Amino acid sequence: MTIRLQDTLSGEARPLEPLEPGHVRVYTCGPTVYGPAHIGNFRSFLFADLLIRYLRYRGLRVTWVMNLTDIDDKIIRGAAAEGVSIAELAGRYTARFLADADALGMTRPDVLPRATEHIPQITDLVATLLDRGHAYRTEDGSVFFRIASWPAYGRLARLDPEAMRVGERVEADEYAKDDVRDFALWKAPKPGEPSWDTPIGPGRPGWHIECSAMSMTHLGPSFDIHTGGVDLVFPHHEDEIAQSEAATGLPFVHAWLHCAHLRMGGEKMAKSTGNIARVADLVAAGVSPRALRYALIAVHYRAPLNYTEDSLPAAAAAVERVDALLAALAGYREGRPDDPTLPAALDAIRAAFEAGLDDDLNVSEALAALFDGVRDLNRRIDARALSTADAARATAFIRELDAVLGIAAPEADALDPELQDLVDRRAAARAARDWAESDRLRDELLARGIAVEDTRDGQRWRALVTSGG
RNA sequence: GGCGACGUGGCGAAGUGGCCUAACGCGGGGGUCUGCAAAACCCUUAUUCAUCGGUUCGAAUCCGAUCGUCGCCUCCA
Repeated sequence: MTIRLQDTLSGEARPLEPLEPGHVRVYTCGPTVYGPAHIGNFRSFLFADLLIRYLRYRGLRVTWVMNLTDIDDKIIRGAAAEGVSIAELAGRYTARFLADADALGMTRPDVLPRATEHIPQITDLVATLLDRGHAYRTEDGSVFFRIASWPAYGRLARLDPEAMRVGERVEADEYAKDDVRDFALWKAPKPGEPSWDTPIGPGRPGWHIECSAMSMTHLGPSFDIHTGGVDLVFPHHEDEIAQSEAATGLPFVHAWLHCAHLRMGGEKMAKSTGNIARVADLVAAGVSPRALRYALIAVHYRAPLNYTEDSLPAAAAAVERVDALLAALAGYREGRPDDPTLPAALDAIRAAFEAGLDDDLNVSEALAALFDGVRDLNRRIDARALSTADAARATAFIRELDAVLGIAAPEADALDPELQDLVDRRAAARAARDWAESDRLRDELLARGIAVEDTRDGQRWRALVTSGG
């Protein structure tokens, strides 16, 4: 069994063969922290999270680096508009990003490098490109990458460099470039803008070079996987490849993985058009972060995902199905021998789950396997076919698969004492066959998000998964 | 205009040459269980895969045309 991943550059599904056996190095283009990220951004970050979780599930060591772009035009503009420093603005939205990411159950990357903390690495890279003749300085002290010096330019995006000469954008550009297609590596200082004094002169880094410098600093000149949204294919990733390989002479990345857009109302979710939804707003409106996570990861990463009002209730119901199984298994008690057919059944489900994810992270197949497992286990519970030990085994099994998906309720979240009291009183009322009181308490708990269910194993409760409203 | 992705049930979505009279989730209908519920389970809900034509013993899956949707070519996950 090998993991195969669809590489944008070669256009084919490539088997994952880590440059260092057993250790996968992954770089994800993270957010520019000039404002809160929207759920479309998080779709691509959660796709990377799913990848990381699966690689680790498969026993691979993973080093995951996600950059934080904390210096760029929008941050400068935003800070100026608010009258605060760029560090303050970037710091605020970095914290906001991490809080949203945590809410969605995103794995913390091993390294979260900030551009402003990598100025020496960036200027070293620019200096190398100048030395090698791939970059040039303009009158104001800015440095540009010379696309004409890199014949492979355009391969990733499948764009014809010659056709890009059209030049309608020439006058829109603020800098005097030799060629309109050339892109900025280093921007000369301007009044009111932050600037660093460096060996290549004063100024600030261009966007693309930041990612090349940070990825190579933390992962080496060649690494295994680079992820991002499709809208980064051109020019961002195209430029990264050109400048990185021109500087090192080595292949930059083994596999480029690009996540399709999240759509809302049939169109790409984008800050510029304003059709966005944000994590914190949805959560404040009562949406379960787990339901939101499910909605954002349940579709294959390379397929566009249309987000609608109906997405969340469906996702919440699916997540709740897993919760209900875990609750049933947790309360299950049966003094009988182990179910002899259980191990083989679980093995088959695991095999299907892995086969799906091995195939370029086909999460639909993996979820189908998970839910096949849910039904199978529910059947065995209904039939009282499991031993108490089997139920514990089944729980561990579901938890193991969920370590990849991250959608199930965390175990043993203690109930608030007041609610616990209601649960206890409800159990007592029911034991006394006081139906009126037990039903009243059940309704009250339900209104407060706690479902109480009576089973052969006794009364059990479960926190409901909400979808907002 | 150039390049690319895609169109499967009420909704979302797998499947890319025979195991497909089409997985899985949501939703709908009926039933079992239950003090009543809920959860769960069972049955049911596409003889059909945008349309038309072709290749093939055989196509949702390959080829062509048509219609439609979206993205990139500029900041963008």
